[in-house]
Amino acid sequence: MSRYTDAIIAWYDANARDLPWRADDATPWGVLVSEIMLQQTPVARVLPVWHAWLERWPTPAALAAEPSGEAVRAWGRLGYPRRALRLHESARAIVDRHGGEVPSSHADLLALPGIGSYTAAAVASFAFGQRHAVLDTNVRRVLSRLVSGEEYPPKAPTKAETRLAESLVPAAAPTAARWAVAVMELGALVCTARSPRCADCPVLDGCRWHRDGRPAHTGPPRRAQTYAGTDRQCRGRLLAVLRDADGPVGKPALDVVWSDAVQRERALDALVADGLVDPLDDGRYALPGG
DNA sequence: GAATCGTGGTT
DNA sequence: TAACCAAGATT
Repeated sequence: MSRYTDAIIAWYDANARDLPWRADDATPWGVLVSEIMLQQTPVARVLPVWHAWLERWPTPAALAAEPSGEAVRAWGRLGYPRRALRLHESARAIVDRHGGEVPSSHADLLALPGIGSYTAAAVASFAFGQRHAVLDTNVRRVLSRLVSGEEYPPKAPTKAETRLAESLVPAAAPTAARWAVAVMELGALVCTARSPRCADCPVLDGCRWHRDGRPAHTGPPRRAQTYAGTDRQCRGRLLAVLRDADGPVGKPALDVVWSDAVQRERALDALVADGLVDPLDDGRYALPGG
């Protein structure tokens, strides 16, 4: 238990957003779906898709009964559509291996496709009230500033960060679960990446970064995430054609969305290899029917 | 460890 | 306006 815990939990109780996957009637499945959708994707864009998804597929079994292409289509423009494919695979694994109930153990969650250490800990904590260190980008940033005095954490999570996060987890599981969601929310609403609202911070007095005068990030630039002209953009265009079509489409319908034929073929092949696109025997293409 | 994988809002 | 960034996982 750290000196931050009580203050951050109290702040959360007064300032938490009213998100549907935090509601009392949210199911573990709803929490799991939210966590997958929220990977690298802002809350505002997830909300409408999450509602539609849970209404259509209120249980893992409901999703497992459909072809994977339906999941890809319902994913819409959330991005990283392989997540939709893996969520669908997870639904079938949950039916096959866990009787249709989202497993509660960290190890069982981690074994599901598309679920890594963060998501496994998040679901175990948020849906089942367990005690885990939940270390996402928000928490990494908060701890980096609060404890290390650095504006940003390292590019990739380190063992030191994991140890630090684990050292701060309250002993009692229910408190640990509240801490996990609270410190994440603090990072999302106050200790933000670009313009942190330090005036609203409940642990400003204990923040090393603030005490040191909020020194700017030193070291290499954090990212140079270009997108225009990349294979990713090309893949997005191709898949959008299939998502927006009622059924299979011919090759010409795909060809028109990207002029560079070499890149286009490479991207299409990759989509097929990923299982996001089915090449049909008649030469047309469709969302996966499995 | 580094590269790859979408999309759109914010600054 | 180009750059940054958003509850990561996989290879």
